[in-house]
Amino acid sequence: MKSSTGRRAATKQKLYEAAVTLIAEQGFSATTVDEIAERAGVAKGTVYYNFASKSVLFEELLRHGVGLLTASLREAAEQTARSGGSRVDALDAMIRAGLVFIHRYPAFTQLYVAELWRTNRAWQETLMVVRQEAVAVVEGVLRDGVEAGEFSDEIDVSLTAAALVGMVLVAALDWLAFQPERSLDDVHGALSLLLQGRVTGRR
Amino acid sequence: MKSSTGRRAATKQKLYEAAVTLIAEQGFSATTVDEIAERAGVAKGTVYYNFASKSVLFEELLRHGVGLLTASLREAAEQTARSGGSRVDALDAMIRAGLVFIHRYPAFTQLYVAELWRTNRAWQETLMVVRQEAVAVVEGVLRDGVEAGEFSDEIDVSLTAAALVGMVLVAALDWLAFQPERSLDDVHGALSLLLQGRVTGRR
DNA sequence: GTTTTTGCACTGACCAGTCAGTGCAAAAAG
DNA sequence: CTTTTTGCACTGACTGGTCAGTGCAAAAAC
Repeated sequence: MKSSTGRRAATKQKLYEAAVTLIAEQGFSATTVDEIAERAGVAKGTVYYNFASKSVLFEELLRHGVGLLTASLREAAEQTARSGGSRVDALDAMIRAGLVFIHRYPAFTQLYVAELWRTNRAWQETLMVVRQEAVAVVEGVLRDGVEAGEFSDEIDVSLTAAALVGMVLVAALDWLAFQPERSLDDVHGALSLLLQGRVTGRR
Repeated sequence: MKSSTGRRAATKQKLYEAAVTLIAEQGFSATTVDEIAERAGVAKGTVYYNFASKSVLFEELLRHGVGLLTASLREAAEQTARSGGSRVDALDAMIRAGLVFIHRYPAFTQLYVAELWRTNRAWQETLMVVRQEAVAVVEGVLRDGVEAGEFSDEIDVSLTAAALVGMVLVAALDWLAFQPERSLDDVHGALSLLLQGRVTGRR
């Protein structure tokens, strides 16, 4: 991919970074192209030289970000499998990978959550595709685990996957927004406990 | 309270209903006051007769909605306690109450999630207050459970509460958006299993 | 010499908020 | 009774401003 090194790619990257924080803070419609250009330190014309429109910039940003996330989740699952960990270990590693990602790209996460369940929007389609990619990684591990007899076969794979994703997402955003002094390990520990059912009494 | 029956209150209610779906679909900034007025079957001036500004309308809408939610969660917890259920039962009842609420007011939930972690916005303060009220109900049950020795004392009350809320929120929104054919009991069942740690193997 | 970026003036659609005025029912004045 | 006044709820045309997107010539980078 030559595009990842050229001058143009560097400009796009600057625009992504400027757009992601502004849109996370204010929302898509409330963020102006002039603001994005200014924060990226670029002329407005450059925005339109690189992207067909404001929406297209946003869609490409979404794809870009979710690409990073799924790669990181997959990596965590594979890494665990390679080093002989169980499926629970794999889920646990994915939870951590999720937390690390959100910690690193909080603005992207905010914006993603804010847009995910919106209907009637131009990028609805993009979001669906991209969501499916991410949730599919979790579903994959759950399904394998059920097949291998490691997880209860009573579980509903897709609902459980959604619930797990939600658990991590909301806990992480809450952590960053309201208790930023906590460590990543604290948060990871709390979620691990919950995942393993050690909240409701048994040891 | 006379205000809950008069002509004016009826108009406000119509405006809330119009605003909630439009803002859930499009976001706050992308929704125009003209649209809200039109959907409510009212002139634009009426919106400004009843609310000082678009933001104020939105803030009052938030307070209104979260009030309903917390009442419903508290009710579920108390009902369980009264009929001699355990804390796990109370959590489970609250999960169900949450699902029922989201099923009934999906638009409100979408809009709440979309705005909750935004910074730099006029209603930031309102959201904080209102969030605290809702999460506090869950935290209360967790704290009581730990004190009573029913939950592990290793748990981190506030992080666990956030994670539980997230689990319900995301699972429910996913249910409504992507698998609406599932029943409430299906979703509740999946979340119960997860809460009780019966996903990762033990019976 | 080709690609990319800049700077800047311009347009036209769109939109939050305003304001003078309407309709109406109940109270006050005659 | 009947006329006039008052206050409330609502109306919709209008205004001042904002913003996505355009056009283009000149400079900079490669």
